[in-house]
Amino acid sequence: MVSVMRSLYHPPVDQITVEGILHAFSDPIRIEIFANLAMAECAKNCSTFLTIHKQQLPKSTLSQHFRILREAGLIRSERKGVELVNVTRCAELKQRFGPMVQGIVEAYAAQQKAKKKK
Amino acid sequence: MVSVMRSLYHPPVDQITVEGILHAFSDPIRIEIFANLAMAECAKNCSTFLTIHKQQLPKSTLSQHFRILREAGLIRSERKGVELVNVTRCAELKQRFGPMVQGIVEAYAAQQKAKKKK
DNA sequence: TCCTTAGTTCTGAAATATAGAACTATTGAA
DNA sequence: TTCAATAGTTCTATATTTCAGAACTAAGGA
Repeated sequence: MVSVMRSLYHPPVDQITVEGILHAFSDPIRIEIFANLAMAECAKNCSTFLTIHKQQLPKSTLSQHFRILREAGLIRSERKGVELVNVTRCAELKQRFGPMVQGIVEAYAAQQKAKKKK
Repeated sequence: MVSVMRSLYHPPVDQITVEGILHAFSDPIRIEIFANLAMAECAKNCSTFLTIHKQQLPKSTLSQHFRILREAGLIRSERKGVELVNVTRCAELKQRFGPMVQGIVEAYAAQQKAKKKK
């Protein structure tokens, strides 16, 4: 069985769609990853998120989630040696979609913060 | 086979979640319905949306989409005679989640408007 | 060269969504 | 009152999508 590891596809900003973004955000794991990246000081590799919401994720599942975020145009992933480091495309997204993405991240972050307090 | 038509469930505003909203918005038909309702002057019944994005929807499918929007806390549906009229819960949503929902609707509307022009 | 770490791809199983058919609910006319 | 019409829901089988284990690729050391 021959399989080639395709290189990472990032859509150009003008091909990103609202539907694509909303689909990518529809999974609780993906919104958690994205919000975390959006609020992080620096890029993070995929394995950072192997534990999420107190559950352990198989790395194949995590890999799919990153691919979906990437192909929706939400994140940019770059190989750095043996790992993949990820950052959000927030600046481009703001340019194209206004405050939508930031609004989502902020609402999510506020909700999670409130949840913790209880 | 006995089946009872359960009455419409609307979650109280404090039980609405960001994840629930994002899941409801993840379907192109549902975001279209919601954006349309959000920009409408008045309530609309479900059948208004039997044709959407130039495709004909079976009413069973449409009914499911409305149920998902309703149970995510995005819309309020009320029986008016033989039909069901729907409005968004935008005011409550803004209260709880800030500009998130409006940001999504506006980005979607802008995208659709730009698409038409081409 | 071989080992280790990081992530991807493949694939069958599990979960979700779709849509036709049969149903309920309400109204209005005969 | 019954009957027909309209609007929407529920049931259920099928189709689609997602999940996760196993096998793989890719890069960096020892």
